[in-house]
Amino acid sequence: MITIKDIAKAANVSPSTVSRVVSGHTRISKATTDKVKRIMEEMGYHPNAMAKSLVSKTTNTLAILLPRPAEELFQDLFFGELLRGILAQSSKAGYDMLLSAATSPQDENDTISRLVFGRRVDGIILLSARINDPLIAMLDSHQFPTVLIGRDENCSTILTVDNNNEQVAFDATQHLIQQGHGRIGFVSGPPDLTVSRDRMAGYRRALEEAGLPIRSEWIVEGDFLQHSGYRAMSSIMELPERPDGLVVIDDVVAFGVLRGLNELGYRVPEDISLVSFNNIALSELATPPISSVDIGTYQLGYTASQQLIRLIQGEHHFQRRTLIPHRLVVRESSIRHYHK
Amino acid sequence: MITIKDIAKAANVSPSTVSRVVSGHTRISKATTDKVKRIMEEMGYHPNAMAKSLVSKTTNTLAILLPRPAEELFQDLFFGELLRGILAQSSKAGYDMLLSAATSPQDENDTISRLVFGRRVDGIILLSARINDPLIAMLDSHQFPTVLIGRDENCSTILTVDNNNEQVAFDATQHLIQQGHGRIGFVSGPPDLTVSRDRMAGYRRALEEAGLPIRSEWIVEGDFLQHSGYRAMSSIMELPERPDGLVVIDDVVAFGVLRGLNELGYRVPEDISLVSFNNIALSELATPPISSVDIGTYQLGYTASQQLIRLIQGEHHFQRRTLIPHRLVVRESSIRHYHK
DNA sequence: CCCGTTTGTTAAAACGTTTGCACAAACTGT
DNA sequence: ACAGTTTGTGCAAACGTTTTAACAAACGGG
Repeated sequence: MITIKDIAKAANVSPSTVSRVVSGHTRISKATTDKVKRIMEEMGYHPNAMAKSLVSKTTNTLAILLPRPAEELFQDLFFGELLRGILAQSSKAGYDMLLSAATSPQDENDTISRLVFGRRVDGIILLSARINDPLIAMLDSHQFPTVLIGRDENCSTILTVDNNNEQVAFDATQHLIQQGHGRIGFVSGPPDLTVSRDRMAGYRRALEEAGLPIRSEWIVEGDFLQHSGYRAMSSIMELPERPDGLVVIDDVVAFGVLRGLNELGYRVPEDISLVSFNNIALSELATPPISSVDIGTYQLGYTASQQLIRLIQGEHHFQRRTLIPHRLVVRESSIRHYHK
Repeated sequence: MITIKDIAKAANVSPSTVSRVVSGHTRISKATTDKVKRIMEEMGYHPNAMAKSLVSKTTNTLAILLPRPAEELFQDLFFGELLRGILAQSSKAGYDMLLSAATSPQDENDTISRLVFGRRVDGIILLSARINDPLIAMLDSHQFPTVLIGRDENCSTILTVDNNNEQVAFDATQHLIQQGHGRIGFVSGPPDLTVSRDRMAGYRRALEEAGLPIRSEWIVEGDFLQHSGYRAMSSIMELPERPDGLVVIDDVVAFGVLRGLNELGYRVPEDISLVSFNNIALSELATPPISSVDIGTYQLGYTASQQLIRLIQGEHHFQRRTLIPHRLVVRESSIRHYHK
């Protein structure tokens, strides 16, 4: 392996000079710069990242920290889209991305410690959307550069990037109401996630404002996996009084809902309407295409990465909390006579 | 930040002793070990990863290198599942994962150089399945620990993990033939990918062995995005003579195919049968559920990571080329009277 | 009781960079 | 011609580990 000293020797200059040529921070004569650059090229020099990190105390690396049940995330196109946004921005800014999925809470803590205190990364993008997650509090108290994709009530230094999920769900529910539906159910996600809670709140507000009843038997909690939606249908649609509209926490779950309704012999949207969230690429191609709230997933990731890098590089003038706008995309699943 | 020297001072031993306690490679008396461990705990010591890497010339990090059009991959659940397998194994083995998506060929080369020659990672998992990819040749010639998920004819040192995609496609096509279909089309992917070529070969062999015609107008090339399948339908189904069965390169594309057929008024499987590849989680919930060849995606990732780590750690007794078994999962899209 | 081994520990060099300080040389204006 | 400034470069320390070689102490067998 060829080092800075080899270059220095070959170019008849000191290692410091080579270093300065590489970094370009200091003024170096055109002649030396050219000579050193040529020799670097010839000898195929590549700076050793570890040595650089050791002295500069900076790694040019960020970590994405996944919440525990990675299975859920990886089976959702939502995550891929988020990742795409994060990677696009961070690679543009010259940062590498470390992807880390913990398996147990213990493991989660060890991983964080290793990455954060071991100075392995400069910042962390946290996907944990759990209410009062101790991880968030921990990172917050250590003042480690972190951006949370999601919402948290009581962190003081950590940045957050999120949707207004209450409004997101309000809009979706209101859309069903405007289509003339009065008996609207909700297929939710795990209750300990802020996103579930927020969307539930928006759903309730929409019904309340419209003077419609909130029936607890029409509200089902599940996870973000497809089978969750499938199972929910057998319980909801066996009730004596059935809903005529459904709000679903996630598109993947909506696929399960669609399949469940199909097998039970209900047609969408003739018998029951459907609106969902996240607008993954496949929703448009479901049978029927699923109405979904586009929450700007790519933007979410892109902005998270951007904010984090700004924080790391010491910028000051930016808000601590960023909201990404959303937009309801209406498709056949919620419109009886749909015209493209 | 608290270093090994601080611990050494507090415990009245030398830094070397602390280092040995941490690594556990050498015999250290029980008494010292306990004392040092207690003090490390008390003072909250975490070893600096960069310093360690610098001297040990090892980073405990692998990189996943994505082929250029990242958009495609991230919109396919196949990728998520692969990632899940890779992460599961590598985190079990104590390796971190760097995720890197290049945007241009130039960028791709720079990234590789930075990671490989900058000694930033110990090994690379390459997803490029392009035929005769110069990247593969480059890594091969530098003897850098690499595992390729896919196939390559002329690399000598690089490990590969793959399916027998020729057989995969043969099985899928043969299944349609056994269902009584005689006019079978193929919706393929980009022709410069080995996977497209291999599956095409299997498709052809199945038809040939059954004495069925291969009609070039029933073969369409596209990409791995959903719209590719959607568009293919308008061209194929307008033909005077239409196929009665379709083999589709990827489940996501199959969703587009399904949607296209639906809009054109064809029913699956009554009018035309469908079989696809990769068996992503959502295929089971399509309308109708899609028959798909499960290629062991998780296994693919898991094994790739495992082989790479073995290579890095200097094991010798393992094969250079690993094939992951596949299994056709038959669902409604290819069976008229389907019994669960 | 002595010699050879085992056991536990340390000093010091090395890993490949960056950077503060010093300094010489080359300019500038008077 | 001289003091003051600018410009270009080098020396050496530092970053936080690991590891080789050396060595002291304790031990065991004859």
